[in-house]
Amino acid sequence: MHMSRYVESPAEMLCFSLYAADHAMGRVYRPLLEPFGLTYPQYIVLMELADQTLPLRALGAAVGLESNTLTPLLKRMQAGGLVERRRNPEDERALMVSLTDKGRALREETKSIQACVFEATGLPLAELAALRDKINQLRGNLQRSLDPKKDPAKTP
Amino acid sequence: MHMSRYVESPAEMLCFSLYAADHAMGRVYRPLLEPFGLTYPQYIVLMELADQTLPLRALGAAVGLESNTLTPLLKRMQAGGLVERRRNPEDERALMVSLTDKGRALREETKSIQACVFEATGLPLAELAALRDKINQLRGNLQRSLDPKKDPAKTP
DNA sequence: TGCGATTAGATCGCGCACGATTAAATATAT
DNA sequence: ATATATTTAATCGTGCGCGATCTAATCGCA
Repeated sequence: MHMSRYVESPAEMLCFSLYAADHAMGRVYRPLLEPFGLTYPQYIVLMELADQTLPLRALGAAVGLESNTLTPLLKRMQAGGLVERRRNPEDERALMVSLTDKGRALREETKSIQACVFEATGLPLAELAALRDKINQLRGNLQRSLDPKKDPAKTP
Repeated sequence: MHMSRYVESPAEMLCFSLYAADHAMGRVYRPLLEPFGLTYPQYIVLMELADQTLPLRALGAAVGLESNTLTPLLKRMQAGGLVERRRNPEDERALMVSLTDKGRALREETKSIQACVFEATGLPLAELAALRDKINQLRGNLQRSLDPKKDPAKTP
């Protein structure tokens, strides 16, 4: 018995609001990132690697992507001189990914982007933070619904 | 002067929470839609066309996509027998898109999906509705920041 | 009437996202 | 010690998303 009702149009659906807002965000970012030759997922990787070297797998866990997406993305970033990819000598399976000096410099250059995006949201910072937390809570719930085994709330 | 501060990691960024939550939602939908041979954008189109025939352009405005994405998507749906694509005799530029009987039947069949997604969110309906409205407000702000001309709030 | 501008879709190229599969390195179990 | 299982990236095929461009139909206006 669900306390729900059938929704008739995409406009009423939470999934669609996420989908459309994500695309709108992408359209805001695109012209801001284009001068730096970055796509949005590349920008996220740049942020994530700013202060650490990670194996591809851990990087993927952080950004929510797997090798089938990250391998070509990282190769493009490597071709642009932004990242280094080298095997871990202790475990030749693992590919350690880190920023080059050029990558770190680019991250510094892109620091002004955040303020532009903040402005484009048209919402006060406190609301944005609350919204982010709520969306993260939703994401956590969705992920747990797919993978109930790794639920830290239920591991005694 | 912005009442903001520089954020160091993707995990703190609203854009990333949207990006990741949208992907998580997609991962919930995928196995639910796969038995029907639908992708998520196709499912949205199916919902949008349920009770109306629309020119491609208007359909695109409703779902946030343009002809370069919709044309191949609709051709795949047409190949599956779900939609009809015919030119408007009054204006041969416009392509009128509508569901076939098979398309309407498929929409009926997919009605059970919503309850599964609702459950996966793990949030009460009132919170989902509030979150959706907040995200839609954000999306409206982002879109207006890109296209300030069509702002109904400032047209006298 | 005619011709330039506008509008609507279609097409192309590139990059992301993911299911499925593969190959190689490492862990394990006997 | 060796066979088996697991883990890690890479690869492949398909579909979405979008900037840029093209063609055709329609509109506007002198």
